[in-house]
Amino acid sequence: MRRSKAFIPTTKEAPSDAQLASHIFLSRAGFVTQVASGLYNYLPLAKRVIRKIENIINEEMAKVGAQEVELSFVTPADLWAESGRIEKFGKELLRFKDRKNNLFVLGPTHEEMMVDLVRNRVTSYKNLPLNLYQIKTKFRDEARPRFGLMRGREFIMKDAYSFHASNEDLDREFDAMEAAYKKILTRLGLDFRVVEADSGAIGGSGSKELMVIADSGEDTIAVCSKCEYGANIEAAKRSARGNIPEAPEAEFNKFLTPNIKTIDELAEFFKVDAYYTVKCVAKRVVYADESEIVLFFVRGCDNLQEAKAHNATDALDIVDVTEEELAELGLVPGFIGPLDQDKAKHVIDSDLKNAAHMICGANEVDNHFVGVDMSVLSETAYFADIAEVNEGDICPDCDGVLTFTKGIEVGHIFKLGTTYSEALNAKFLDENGKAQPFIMGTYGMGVSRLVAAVVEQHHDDNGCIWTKETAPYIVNIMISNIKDEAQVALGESLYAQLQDANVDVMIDDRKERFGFKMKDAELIGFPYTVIIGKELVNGEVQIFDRKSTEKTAVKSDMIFTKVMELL
RNA sequence: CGGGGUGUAGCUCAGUAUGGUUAGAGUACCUGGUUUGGGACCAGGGGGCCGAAGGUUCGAGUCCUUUCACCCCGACCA
Repeated sequence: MRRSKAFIPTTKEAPSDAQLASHIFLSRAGFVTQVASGLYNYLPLAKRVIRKIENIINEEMAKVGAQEVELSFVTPADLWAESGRIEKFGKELLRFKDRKNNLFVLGPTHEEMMVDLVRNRVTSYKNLPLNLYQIKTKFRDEARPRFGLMRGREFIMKDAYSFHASNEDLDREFDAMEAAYKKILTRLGLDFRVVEADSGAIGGSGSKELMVIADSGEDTIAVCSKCEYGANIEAAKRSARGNIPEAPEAEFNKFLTPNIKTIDELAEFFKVDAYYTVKCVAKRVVYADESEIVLFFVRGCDNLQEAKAHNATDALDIVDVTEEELAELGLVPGFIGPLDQDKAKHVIDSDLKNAAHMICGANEVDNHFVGVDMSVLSETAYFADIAEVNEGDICPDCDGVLTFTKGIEVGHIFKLGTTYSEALNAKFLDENGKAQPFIMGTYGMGVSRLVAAVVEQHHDDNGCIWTKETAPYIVNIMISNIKDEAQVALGESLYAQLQDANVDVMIDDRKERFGFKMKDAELIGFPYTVIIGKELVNGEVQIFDRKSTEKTAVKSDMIFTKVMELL
């Protein structure tokens, strides 16, 4: 492509609302423009990067036997009613009616559509397993889109759906897809981690997220310093604490604790480690048609993890409560303890199940219990893992220590089981001629988000640094002075040679000065720029390496060979 | 959906407290000239329904009302 004719509207200044490097540089370098909140135009450079990512995905999917399809973007609302998700998805589903007044939604994910496609077409175990995928625009009417391509309302997602006759076969496919996804991210040159994820509302027996490591990531992940264990903080587990602080020895007793309401105050008052205190977090748990106040108890040194609380209560939603609401139930904020269980539902963290020597609220003003042995509750109370792991906690798989890092979720793979096939009555006949619901897996990967993720990991102060696998153009030929006939002649012949060799090549043939064109090349981030300039009179040109920012002199008659060696 | 902020040239922003010629700057763009190794310089030029609608006024970018959009914090996010 000739730079002079290319539609690459670069700017010196970023849109004022851009905060992330990927948003700033993809905007400044002319890859994308914003249309409305969460909606972006992909310009030629972005389109080329997307196509490269898609090609890699297609290659890796072919290797594991997944077949590409493309389902319609506009999907009948009836299907969503059939699965029950038209309620669950809520306002994120963009709904509209056609001229005949039929209700449709723009597909935010395609489980229903894919099951509908397969049901009654695949009817025998002999035709399983089956893995179908597509790379397609999705639409989710997010309450708050942000960060450019990172969290748009309209975005490109690769979504695969597998159908199996047995759980063992689903397990095999799940592992194969995980391996394929790792391969894709590795080829894209990304530093990533596969982590345990919260399967949450979608259910099923397991899910993993593929996290690209980046400080700008929206997710917190806990990773082990020693082994491969990694988990989204929403799902992270831990081993029991090793270095347990010295226990405060005390007989069970009620103790006057005037105005001591917080864990910090309590620990200070009794001179004990917060480990031996019981923290109460009160929340209103919302179910399908009612709601109630639930008291969650964790150790004073821990915090409630809301995703876990969700799972422990089958909640649709969890919202904060006011002190007034608690008072109405006869609860005393600041002094709520787990020993009095008739005022509200309790969920107690499993780490407290047999905890002794504890200090907890006495459910009356200015009083706490000391010397509490939680095991007295083990018969009657509901225990669940609801505490958030802390940095420094012990890995659940080994004796390593958990550390936190930020990640961008670029992939999420689920073992769905029969949730959707049962809801949509999609069955096959097994060896015994018996109808069985398909056992399913689903595997998502955010393609447009990957574009942003690559830039998040590969940029410097001057712009993008594309890897060879992702670069819109790998080589940029920069003619320093367009009025110099020798420079133009060499540039043009190299351009022709590289094109013949099927190299993605750009030639900067604009009538601009050296510095201007260099800045532009750095902003866009071509891996290599061949500088044809003033050294040509001495028979030399240079290759500028975007990543190292080093320039290497090359004999002008060797330049084609040298470039080909680099690729 | 709660709380806050901003809408003026393609982009980044002044101007709005206190209404008053023809609405500005930088950048980008066009023409000519000089320049040509790190976002050049000089001269000339094009570009605006001041987010939209209504109102107050002799007069509104500026004041009032309504509304829309975008952004930020939070909630939300198979």
